[in-house]
Amino acid sequence: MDKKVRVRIAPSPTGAIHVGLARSALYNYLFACSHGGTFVLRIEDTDVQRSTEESAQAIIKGLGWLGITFDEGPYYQSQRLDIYRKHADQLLQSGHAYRCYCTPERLEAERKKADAQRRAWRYDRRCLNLPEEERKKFEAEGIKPAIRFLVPEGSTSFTDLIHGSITREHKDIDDFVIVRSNGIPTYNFAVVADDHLMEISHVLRAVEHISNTTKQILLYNAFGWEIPAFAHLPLILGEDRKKLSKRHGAMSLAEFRRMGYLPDAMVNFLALLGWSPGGDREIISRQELVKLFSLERINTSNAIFDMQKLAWMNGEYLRTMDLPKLLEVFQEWLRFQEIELPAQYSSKDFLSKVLPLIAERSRTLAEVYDALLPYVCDDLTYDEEGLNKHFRKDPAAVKRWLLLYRERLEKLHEFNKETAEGVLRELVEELGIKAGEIIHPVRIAVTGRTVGPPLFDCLELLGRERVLERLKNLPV
RNA sequence: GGCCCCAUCGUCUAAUGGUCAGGACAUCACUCUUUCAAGGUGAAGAUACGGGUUCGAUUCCCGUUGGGGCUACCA
Repeated sequence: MDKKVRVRIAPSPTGAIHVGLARSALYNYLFACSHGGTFVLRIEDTDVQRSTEESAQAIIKGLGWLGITFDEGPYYQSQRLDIYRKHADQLLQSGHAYRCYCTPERLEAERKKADAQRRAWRYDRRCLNLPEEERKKFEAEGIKPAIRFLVPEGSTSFTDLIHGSITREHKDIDDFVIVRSNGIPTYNFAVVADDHLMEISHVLRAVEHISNTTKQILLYNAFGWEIPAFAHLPLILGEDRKKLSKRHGAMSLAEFRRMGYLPDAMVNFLALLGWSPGGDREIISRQELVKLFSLERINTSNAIFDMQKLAWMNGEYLRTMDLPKLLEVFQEWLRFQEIELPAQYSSKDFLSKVLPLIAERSRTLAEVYDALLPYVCDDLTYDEEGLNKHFRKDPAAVKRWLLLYRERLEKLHEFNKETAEGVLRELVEELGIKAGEIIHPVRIAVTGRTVGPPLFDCLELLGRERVLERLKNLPV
């Protein structure tokens, strides 16, 4: 048996949780589950400017919505500052790090200059070996130093579980800051301390961190710590082929939830974005994902998020969902959206009849809701194109037919879809017209739409009273 | 600019040193049908380019091109 698997997701709480983070979380979660390992959540809130507790909560809530649960945490880096401080001191002592009094302004100017000359900027180590009197002078001026890591000569290689061997020359890395002048550690430093202290065995994270990995390994070596296994996941790109960011607002988990996507479908879709079980499988349950998931089958190349396919997959889940579950997720979605149905139409009984007919032809819960509208709201809006097509060619005739049909419905001793269809068929026969010629106008008259469940189901759902009312108040 | 990563239909992907390069979404057509959706059938659609290695490369190697990431006292 392999050694204890401990993985983590380490998001920075600086905004909405987007699908990239969700996918990383999912892969970590699947990996942990399939190895009987532990999944840790650590909030990397060392950027005090941008981090918010609100965002941290959104991340936790978003993952919870997807059913991605963690075994440990959340840990907050902002609450572990003394730990980093202690370890930074250790590196200062051992000569692996040094204090730097350079002002951000000066560094920025240097960087600009180098850029203008199309030179690669690297910190010039001005503060390495700073004479004691100069140091004293800076201190006297009240300048708080940052702490930089002294990058040694040479090169570093590591084996990425997905990409294989990766090598980087140290000369391409400058002496990066590990502790800011305000005493708060930077990402590359805190991540190493925590991954070590939390005994993380496998670091599965997005490929954007692949070049940070060298810096981190340098840190592990300076401490003499064991290096975890690394696996860098391909990125999920927006439709503009760029890394997901605030610009891609609609890519946040909350947004997908609002649009009526189902957690199961999201998980299924995300799992397949960058990983494949091999073969032709598309619809895969959580349980199967846990069983099938393996690092070896993660792809190397970035993927573009395909909304169309997600919508299709969501529809698949919606369609195959059993009634109690459908009822549950729809009502939950209504609560999430803070939508309240009129009391007489919010009963389980009524929804149980109408929802299956609607869900069958919807792809999202938002679509379900939209299609439900004619049944729960008497303020109809009529489809203009439909009116043109089915009403306005011969309004007088259509109107006459509908009123005739209305009369027959009114006289029915029992009103249901069979009897409603029966009298319509009779009427059609008598009038010598095609069934479609009256079915379509009736649908529009009673639902406002050209599309929907089979007409006689609609009539039964609406009930005689509303049908008669709507057949009287014709739209033209 | 420098460094790193990547490269199969429009998109997600399968495959392998020898396949008619397979599937899914999307698209189009037909079919089913009172509409829509779903279903069924079919069509179109890819190994970026150039060199090697090899009897044979989509697959292995090199280069080019393209894309992406990093290059912060962001993560």
